[in-house]
Amino acid sequence: MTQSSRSETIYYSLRRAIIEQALRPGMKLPEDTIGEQFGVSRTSVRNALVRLSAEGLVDVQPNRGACVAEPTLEEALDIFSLRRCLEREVANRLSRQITPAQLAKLEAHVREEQAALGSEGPLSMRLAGEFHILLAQLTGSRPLTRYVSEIVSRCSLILALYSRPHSSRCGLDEHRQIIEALRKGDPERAVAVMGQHIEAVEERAEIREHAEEPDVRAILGEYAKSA
Amino acid sequence: MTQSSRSETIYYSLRRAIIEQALRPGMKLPEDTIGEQFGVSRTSVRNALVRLSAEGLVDVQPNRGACVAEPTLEEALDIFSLRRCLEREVANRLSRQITPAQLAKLEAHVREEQAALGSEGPLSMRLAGEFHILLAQLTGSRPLTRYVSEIVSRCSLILALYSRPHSSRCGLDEHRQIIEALRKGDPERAVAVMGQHIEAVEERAEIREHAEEPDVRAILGEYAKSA
DNA sequence: CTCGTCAATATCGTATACAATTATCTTGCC
DNA sequence: GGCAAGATAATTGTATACGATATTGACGAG
Repeated sequence: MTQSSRSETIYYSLRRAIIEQALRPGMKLPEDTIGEQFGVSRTSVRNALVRLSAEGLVDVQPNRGACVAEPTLEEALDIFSLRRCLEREVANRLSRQITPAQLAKLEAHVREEQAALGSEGPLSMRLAGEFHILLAQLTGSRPLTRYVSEIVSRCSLILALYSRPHSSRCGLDEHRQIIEALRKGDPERAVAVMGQHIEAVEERAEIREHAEEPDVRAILGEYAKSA
Repeated sequence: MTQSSRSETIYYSLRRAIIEQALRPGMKLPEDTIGEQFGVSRTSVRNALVRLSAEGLVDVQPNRGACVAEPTLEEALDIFSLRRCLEREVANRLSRQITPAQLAKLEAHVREEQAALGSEGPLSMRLAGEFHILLAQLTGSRPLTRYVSEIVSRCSLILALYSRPHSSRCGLDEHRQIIEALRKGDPERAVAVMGQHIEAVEERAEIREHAEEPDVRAILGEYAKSA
C-alpha cells in the first residue's frame, strides 16, 4: 500500500520474493548486496530485515547476518497445526457475519484462481494463499488477519523445504466448499470444512524429512558414526 | 536474555515499560529522547521501534514518529477473542503432553504470584501475564509462544485504556484450577477451564467505552452540540 | 602432511551527518 | 481579538563512516 518509504519497498519486495520461493530457505541475505540491488543504503535494508525477522520469515544471527528462515520439520508441523487453529476461528467468525457482498468477493477470487490454473508459475500458489488471507480480512479483525497472513507466508517456506515440487496442488474445489459452508451460515459446518481443508493442504504437501538439506551437522553426524 | 546488542536492550526495556503501563497508550516516543535516556543513537532506537510496531505495541506514522499504541474498543474485544482462541489451543496441547516437571514449574510460578500479591505494584500484573506466557512456552511451540506473548502484552494496553484501575484482579485460584485441569490430562476440561478463565479476566477488566480520553474531538464534539 | 596460529577479508552494529518532512511559533492582516 | 501565511524549530528518513566481530585463507611449526 504505502510503499512511500524505501524500507517498506524493500520489505514488501523481499517478502514476495520469499513467498514465491525465488529466495529459497537458507539463502544468505547480506545487507550490502540487497542494498546495491535496490539502490539504497544498508539502513533501509536492515529495517526491512528486522521486520521480516519478527515475522519469522528470516533468521538473523547477531554479527552473522540474515538468511531466509529454515523451519525445522517440527516447526513445520507445528505451524500447520497453528494454522488449523487460526483458520477455524476465521471460519467460525465469518459464518456468523458474512455478507452477500463478501461472498461475491470470495467467488471472484476463486474465479481468478481458476483462471490462473493453467500457468503453473508461482501465481497459482500465491493466489491460493491469498484466498485464506482474504478470508481473514473479511473477519474485520486486524490481529487475526496479521497472524493468518504470517502463518500462510511461512507455509510457503515449509513447502519449499519439505514438499516435493508440484505436490501442493491447489484445492480449488475445497475453496468453493468453504464458500458454500460460509453461505449456509452454519458455524459448526464451516469450521469442520475449513479444518478438513487445512488438513488436506498439509496432506497434499507430503511434508516429510527434508526434501532439502536441513542441517549439515545432522547429516555429517551420521557419516561420522559409520566412519 | 541475550541483551548483547543495544537494539535488543532498548527493545526489551521499552516493551517492559509499556507492559507495566509506565508508558501509557498514546504517549509519544521520540527517537532522540529515547536515545538520550539510554545513551545510544537513534539507529538502535529505530530498530527497536520497528520491532515493537510489528508486534502492535506501538504505532508508527511515516514522518510523524512513534507512540504507544491505542487499540480501539473494537480491537480490544477482538484481541480478547483471539486470546481465548489461542489459549484454548495452549490448554489443549498441554493437557496431552505435560510432564510432572512442567507442572512443578507452573506451581512454582503460582507461588511467586501468591507472594507478590501483597505488593500491588506492576509486579503482580506482570506475573499474571507471565503465567500465560509460561504455559505457551511449555507447549514447546515457538510460534504459539510468540503469538500468546504478543496478545498478552497487548492486553496490558487494553487494560490501561479501557479498564478501571485495580479492576483487573488476578485470578490466582483460576490459575491453580488450570494447573489441576492440565494434571488431569483431560483436553476437553482443560480447554473449558482455560476458556472460562480468559472470559473471567475480560469480565473483571470491565472493558468499556474509554476510561481514558480516546479522542479529543469526540469529547469536544459533545460540548459543541450543547453550546 | 596435518594442525594451530595469525593475517586478510567480509559483514555486521552503531554513531554521526544531512536532507526532507512535519510541527510550532511569530507576524501581519482583517 | 482571531486568523492565515511564512519563518523557525523539531523530528524523522536515509546515507555514509568507522569500529567490532566472524569467516576464510595462508603460513609455519611439529
